[in-house]
Amino acid sequence: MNSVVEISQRARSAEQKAQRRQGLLDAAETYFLEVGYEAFSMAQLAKRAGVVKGTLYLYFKTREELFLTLYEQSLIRWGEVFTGYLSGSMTSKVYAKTLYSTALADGSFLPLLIRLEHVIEHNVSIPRLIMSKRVFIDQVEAIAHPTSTSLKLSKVQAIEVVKLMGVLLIGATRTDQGPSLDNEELPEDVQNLIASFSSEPLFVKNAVRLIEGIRAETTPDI
Amino acid sequence: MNSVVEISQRARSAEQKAQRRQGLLDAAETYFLEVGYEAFSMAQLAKRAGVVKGTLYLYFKTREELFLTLYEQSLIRWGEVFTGYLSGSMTSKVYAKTLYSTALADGSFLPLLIRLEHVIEHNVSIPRLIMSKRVFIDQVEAIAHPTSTSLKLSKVQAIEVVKLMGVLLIGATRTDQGPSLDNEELPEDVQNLIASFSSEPLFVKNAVRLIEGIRAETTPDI
DNA sequence: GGTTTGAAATGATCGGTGGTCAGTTATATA
DNA sequence: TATATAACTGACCACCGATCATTTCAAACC
Repeated sequence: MNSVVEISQRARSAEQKAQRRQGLLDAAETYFLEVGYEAFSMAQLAKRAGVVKGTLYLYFKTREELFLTLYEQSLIRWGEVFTGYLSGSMTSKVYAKTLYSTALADGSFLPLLIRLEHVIEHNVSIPRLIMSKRVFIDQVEAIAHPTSTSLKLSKVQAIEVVKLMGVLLIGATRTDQGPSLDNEELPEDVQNLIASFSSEPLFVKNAVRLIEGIRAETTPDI
Repeated sequence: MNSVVEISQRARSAEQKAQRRQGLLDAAETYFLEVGYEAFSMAQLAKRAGVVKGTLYLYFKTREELFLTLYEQSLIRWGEVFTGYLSGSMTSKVYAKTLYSTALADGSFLPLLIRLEHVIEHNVSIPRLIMSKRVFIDQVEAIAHPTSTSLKLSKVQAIEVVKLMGVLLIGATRTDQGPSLDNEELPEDVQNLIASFSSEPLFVKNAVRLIEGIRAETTPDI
């Protein structure tokens, strides 16, 4: 027997509906990876997913709620990959490099994270927003635990580190989100500027500074 | 005599055109401060500015180019305010607090900065983009000079600090850009989360860590 | 001072957007 | 096999950013 529940035409059971929803999300992510956030249109997604636009709105209240769901899934996915790389003991530099490379390797995570607060979270219901924040809290804790081990930090410090890495990641990878200017049509001064914002060293160097800063602040016993 | 050049109906001279352009920018900024980036529409702006939509496109090639111009003006304006507060000698903490409060006080600057690379810079011509990058370079240098004095850093270090402050500012003020959730309808765990991302201490504390990190790395003479 | 002229301003128009909803139809159940 | 239900459809809405042939005004010229 085929264990996959066929969705011949209509998803009736909760299981089928969940499956169809995930199918739409998968199509959305593939499409998103191709065209990016701004060029992403619900009509096009519907076409690619083989449904009609109205159907999308049975599964997602708004375009932004769809993206919020994609964000959550990418956050969880990245968290699993990243923590999978964490070992019992790491230098802050290796930790930072691992965090950076895994985050970038997931094509969806950063572009969605960057747009989270000022685009996606608007046009989403408050209850849905609360759900999403809880997913975030859970992920921070899930990542903080092995971080604490790897970096030999207290739990509180590890949580601070994980949150801070997010803050830095967003700031440091901004340049990557600009229009692609591979061409050498850029004058030298502008090329130098862009080079000085190269995200990998920018992130790693300052992640280390921050982690070591936190480590150095360990309060002596009263 | 009225020194203001009246624009009765049509701006003919270069001076009048510059004036009308600035008038449109002023109207745009006022409107932007009211409704934010996403709700801002060119048709509404036209109405408020007393022109027709097509006219806007005589002065700005695209919506994004208009915003890029607003961004540049806000960057320059903030830079002047901030450097005006810098004194001959400051602790890194006072420096960071001053930078933070002046940046936030300018209602336009941060919301535009946050959207710069991933929204505004797309849909702008390459030459215009190059112009804009040069404005940025100039501003970094203009701010780095008094920074170098205030924090007793080398020129190179001061430039790194200024660029880093931008990176951190964007990451640290993200939460402020989310939907306003003043209401106490939020459960405690989510309220705690939001509190833990409170941007002022987040920025100041880590700005200090980074500045002191840079200062500590002063290479000893070879 | 009347006429020419060219550019500033207009407004109708375009293709496309996110979102809605009355109506259609497949399917689980009785 | 008939019926009730809800998944799905597709036409429709208001609005968006952007375009461009046409109109209109003010400066330049004779």
